[in-house]
Amino acid sequence: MESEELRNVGLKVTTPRLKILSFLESAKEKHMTAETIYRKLVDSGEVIGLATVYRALTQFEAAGLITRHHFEGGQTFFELERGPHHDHIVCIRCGRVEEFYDKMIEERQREIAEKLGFTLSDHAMTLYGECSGGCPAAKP
Amino acid sequence: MESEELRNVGLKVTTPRLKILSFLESAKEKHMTAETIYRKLVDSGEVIGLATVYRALTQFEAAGLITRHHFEGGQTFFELERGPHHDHIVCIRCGRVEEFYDKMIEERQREIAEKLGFTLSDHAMTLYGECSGGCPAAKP
DNA sequence: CTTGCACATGAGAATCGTTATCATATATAT
DNA sequence: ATATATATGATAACGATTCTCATGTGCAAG
Ligand SMILES: [Zn+2]
Ligand SMILES: [Zn+2]
Ligand SMILES: [Zn+2]
Ligand SMILES: [Zn+2]
Repeated sequence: MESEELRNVGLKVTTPRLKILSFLESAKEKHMTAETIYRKLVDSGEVIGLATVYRALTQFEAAGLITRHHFEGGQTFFELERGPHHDHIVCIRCGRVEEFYDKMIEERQREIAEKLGFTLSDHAMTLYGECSGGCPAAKP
Repeated sequence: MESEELRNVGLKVTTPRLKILSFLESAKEKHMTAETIYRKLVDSGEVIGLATVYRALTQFEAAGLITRHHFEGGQTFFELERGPHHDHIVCIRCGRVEEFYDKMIEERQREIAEKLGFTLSDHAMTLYGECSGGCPAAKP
């Protein structure tokens, strides 16, 4: 239950927070902006404020429930922190986002950080390219 | 000469552009925000507009003279595109930025993109951690 | 089940980084 | 030197995010 999740991370169980959390869980898109999350909730008849969405997302992130990604174009995307860590590849044409995990790269990153005298705590890796084949925005 | 650089990429040689370009070349910091570049120029007595700095940086990037990085916190950093490609590791304490290049990771990225049906055109990889040893912000 | 209170909410104002507008100034080709 | 297309700087406008504050609500104590 989402209520449990909130309680577990020390957040009061409130209606807006539940709405956001369960929306994220049921949404088709895994990666969305705050604005999008807000719009979709409002469009589906919910009464919620944009400020509340931003606040909740920030708290969820601090609590480790969601992750924030800074993709190109300055847009910030959020996604539920479910399952194992992964990185992203984004189509520069249609915006499609695919996920991947590469053990070798992850290990290499740790080695690099160590060699440079850093204690690695996080990383952001996003590849950009054009998705061939199914890219709906591809030129003929 | 910086004038040559501008001409080579098809940009008119203007005083503001020269100021920005030579400042970037002489600056101690390799990675700076637009705001910082503007401030330092103004503080050193130059007469230049913030809009001009943003415009020039955008043009320089399009021309391949500089690179734009989106580090954590939504801040955008620029750096002269000198020497070979590299990625970054940033200290979450003091903000220090170190550069690195790892052939294995670069190759792997290309393979991953290909496997997922993408034509890789770019990537962003930034590691975050705490710089041990010389970190001026480290706790005692 | 009430009740009290700390905390959360929503509407809108405020702020931040960035881009657009526009009248003026300047670089380059003639 | 002159013409013309382009660049500049001040400022307004903008989109994304955060802040403010009056009101509403979760929840624990009684
Ligand atoms: Zn993801
Ligand atoms: Zn695509
Ligand atoms: Zn660099
Ligand atoms: Zn440090």
